[in-house]
Amino acid sequence: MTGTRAAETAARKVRLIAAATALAAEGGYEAVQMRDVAARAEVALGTLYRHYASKDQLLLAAMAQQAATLRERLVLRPPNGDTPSARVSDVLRRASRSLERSPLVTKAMLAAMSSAEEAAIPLKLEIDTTLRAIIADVVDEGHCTTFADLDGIVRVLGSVWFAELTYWSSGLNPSSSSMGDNLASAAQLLLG
Amino acid sequence: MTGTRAAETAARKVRLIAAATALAAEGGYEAVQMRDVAARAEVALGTLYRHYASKDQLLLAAMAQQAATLRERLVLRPPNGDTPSARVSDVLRRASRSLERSPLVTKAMLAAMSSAEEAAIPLKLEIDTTLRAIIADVVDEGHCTTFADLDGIVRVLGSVWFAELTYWSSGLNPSSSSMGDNLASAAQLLLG
DNA sequence: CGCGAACCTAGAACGTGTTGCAGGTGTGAC
DNA sequence: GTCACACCTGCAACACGTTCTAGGTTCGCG
Repeated sequence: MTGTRAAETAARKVRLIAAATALAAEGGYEAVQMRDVAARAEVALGTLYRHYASKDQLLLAAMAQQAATLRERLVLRPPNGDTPSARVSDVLRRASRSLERSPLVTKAMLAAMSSAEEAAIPLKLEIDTTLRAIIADVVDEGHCTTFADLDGIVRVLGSVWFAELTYWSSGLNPSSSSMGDNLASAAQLLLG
Repeated sequence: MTGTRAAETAARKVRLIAAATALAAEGGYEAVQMRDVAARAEVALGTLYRHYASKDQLLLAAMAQQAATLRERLVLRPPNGDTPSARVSDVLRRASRSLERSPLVTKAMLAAMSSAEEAAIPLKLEIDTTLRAIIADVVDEGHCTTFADLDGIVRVLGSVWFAELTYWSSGLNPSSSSMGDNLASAAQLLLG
């Protein structure tokens, strides 16, 4: 029918990620129930666990994919702005808006991000690396800038981004301040 | 015996926090099991839930207390250093060392910090405020400094602190880099 | 005193993540 | 051909956070 055995297995993994994302979009982290994910992907529960060892790893895999997609999209439409500070602000603003567009999905993935499992570390590292790469891409655009401690700056910006996402996800931000504004202000402090 | 009824209730709450902290110290977040907390505090499970509506709120209450204690201790021993950057580095280093001394407790509390419950927001805000106050106390020491955007700087430093704690708690940091060093470098970038 | 409110206990019960088991089925080695 | 193996299904079972129930005790107020 659809192809070789390996292809079917790959298709199942795709369906599982899609099912998890769909359920997250509908009801957030708690709505991503393993029995439901398996059912929606038309797969047995045991099979789901064969491919993704836990709920958090499933969501992290989905997040890694989404982070990679986000990076590609941002590379396609290069940032507006002359100074590094302006470009970083622009990119982080766009990225934040994109994440805010599906709040339940984003929050579900952030919840998974704060899992304590040893086994989740590689996935988290991958995600972390991708997000930092998004920033580094942009700061260094055109190679025309020389900051004494570029790595340090990128690290700080990554931390601020992560913290802002977490605050936003918990509803800790005063309503007046948006992620985008706070990120722009941090970029200004560090690069401006 | 021990006193009035209200005093006994208060004592129970103290015992509950102590039990939770002790269990966290022994086995981390997962070892803080509600049945065990109740048993160790010699209190019925229902009573535990009467005082702390969830495991995360229990741990957050413990964390709020610990944050307040940390702040007091830091106020008592004022920081070393002439420049704001040096003072902030010093304080954050000391605080990090203090938190690293009981890694399981710290990690358990950070896990609770990333709970998504609505009801946990006030507690998280309180903790967040205390931690930022620790930084603000020190930057502003002696009132002798004028930064254009002091609030923004404190906010960024707080974010970096939070993110570093989270990375450390997940084991995401390359072994060579310690929280203390990364925080000092961020302080240097922002204040130096 | 007598009563209601607030609090406590013991323990059963429920939901959901996770694991385990007892088979089925297709694939590649020999 | 057939054997081993990897993968799948369906389902039972377990653990722990959380909720609920049924009843007991203490406090303050008329």
